[in-house]
Amino acid sequence: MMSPVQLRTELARRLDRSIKDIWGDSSPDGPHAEVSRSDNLEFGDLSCNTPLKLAGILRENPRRIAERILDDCRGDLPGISAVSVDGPGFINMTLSQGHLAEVCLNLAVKGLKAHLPDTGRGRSALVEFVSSNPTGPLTVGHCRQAVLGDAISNLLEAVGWKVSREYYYNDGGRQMRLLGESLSVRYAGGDGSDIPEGGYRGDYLTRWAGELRESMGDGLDWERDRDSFIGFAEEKAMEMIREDLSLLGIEFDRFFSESELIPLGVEAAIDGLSAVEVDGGRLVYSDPSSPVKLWIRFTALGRPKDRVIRREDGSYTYRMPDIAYHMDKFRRGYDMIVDVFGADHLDTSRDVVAALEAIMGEREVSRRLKVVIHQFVTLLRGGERIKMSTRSGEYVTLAELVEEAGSADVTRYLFLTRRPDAHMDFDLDLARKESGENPVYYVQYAHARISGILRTAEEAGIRVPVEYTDGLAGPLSGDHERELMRLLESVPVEVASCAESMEPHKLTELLSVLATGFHRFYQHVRVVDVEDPSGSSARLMLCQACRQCIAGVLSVLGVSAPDRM
RNA sequence: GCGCCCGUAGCUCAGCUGGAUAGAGCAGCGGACUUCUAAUCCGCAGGCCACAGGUUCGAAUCCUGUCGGGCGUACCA
Repeated sequence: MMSPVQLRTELARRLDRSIKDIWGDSSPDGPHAEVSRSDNLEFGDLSCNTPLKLAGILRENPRRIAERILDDCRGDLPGISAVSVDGPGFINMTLSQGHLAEVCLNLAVKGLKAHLPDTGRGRSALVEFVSSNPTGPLTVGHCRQAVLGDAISNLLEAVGWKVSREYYYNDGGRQMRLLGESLSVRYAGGDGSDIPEGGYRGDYLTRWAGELRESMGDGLDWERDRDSFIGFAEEKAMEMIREDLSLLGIEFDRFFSESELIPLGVEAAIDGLSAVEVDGGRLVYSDPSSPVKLWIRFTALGRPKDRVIRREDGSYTYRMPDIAYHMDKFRRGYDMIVDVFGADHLDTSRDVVAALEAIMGEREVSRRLKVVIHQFVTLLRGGERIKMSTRSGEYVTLAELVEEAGSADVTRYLFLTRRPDAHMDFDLDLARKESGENPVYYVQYAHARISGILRTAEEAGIRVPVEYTDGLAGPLSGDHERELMRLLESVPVEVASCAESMEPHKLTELLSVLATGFHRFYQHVRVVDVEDPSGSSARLMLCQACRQCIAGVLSVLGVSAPDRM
């Protein structure tokens, strides 16, 4: 049978065919039919507004257009038991009881993933996220990005992409030097006043200093042993970052450092850029003060400013390795490359994209590279905004956040209830005390409730049917049963659409609708009834289908689905 | 100054590739447990969708401007 996604595609195709049959080529550029969910039950389950869109082009009454389309294909619409023309010219369709029951049975037996389209077709995707430099623990801002990047990865996997999660970090440069020097101050027993301008003041440095003394003695000196301090700090920081990520259940396939990258391809990338000519001039030019110092003429690429990419001393500014890293990702052949960045990286990202386009062409870059930018998180504690800065040591860490929120489940879920480009206030006190009324518990509770019903049914010897039979639809003809079936039938479509647009926050919305749908059903319909085994079995199938949907979507979000609460 | 993002119910936010009466959670008020988990459900109340223009048969959704908030505007990352 057709999956819900396939059904909609097929319905749109039939409607399109009728449009073509009737008007032929008189509207060659006319819109393609689209079938979408009716948001009101009185308009059926599925709806098509194409007649309204055609009205202007064909200069004909939209209702009349809708009627002519229906006259042509009525009776030839799979899975549909009734059609009508309503309002200004919508075509509304009602899914047949049999189709709904069959989809639910399949959901119950095979699970949600079996109903998602294989849009990835095994192609490879690289998702880069977090990419925080190893200068301290991960904080709240990274937390949003970690959760978002991981959920996007899961979503892509759910529709058939082969995903690699990658973490890129800069382990060279001024920041790492400052970190090493800050460590050396603590190591030498100095108080905060000796920490250099712009250095790091977090408590963790004092802790590392102790560990460094234990393993290396106290004979190290900053001027002489810079690499030891910096190397030790980097190692410790990455260790801490991995631990923080594991608190959220996030694992990367690869941690890729700038120092690995530089010998691989930065000079080659510069050569590539140097070969590009724009507006009759070179894209890369050297500074009058030194042939080593290089600029990229970003202004010729529509960007606001030219930028230095290599300094007089031969070292690179941060944009250059970023460009080279992206060229490396393209070179590795991924079919899709996803960057998840915070808003503070937007400008850099635009420059990187512009440089890539200059080398590979706009089409290639826009086809393969997707950039997801998320806005910042403001943390509220006791009604106060918490100012955060890694360097000053004033911040709330990811670990503290998970601890205060109560669990990784709550943390992940709450971060995914906002769309990435919306600013987010995260109220710690609320997250903590809300526990009983938290949206995540609401959803998990629905899952636990269903699990309870399944246990009760098992004791009563009632099972979920394994195959579809015509008898299944009958007991499910009540309004509450149908309402739930209609909702479940739409879940694969919604998840597929979230994957297409890479918007995991819509899944939390879907889950909340799903949980409400189930709770309402539960309130009104008794599932297990020993007097009515066949009806019980049919209703049990609905519960199991619902459980599969909730668990399936939760797993995409990386949130657990408990059987008891 | 310039660029990008946001401004929807008391609070936190969905909805934004234009469509049929603007949604949810929390907070408020009123109801529902001898029955598979009341961490639930049902009802009431709450909105010039920041403001002003424009495009359209139709705008929370698209365009322009204004105001308010965030981020960026480093040879830091």
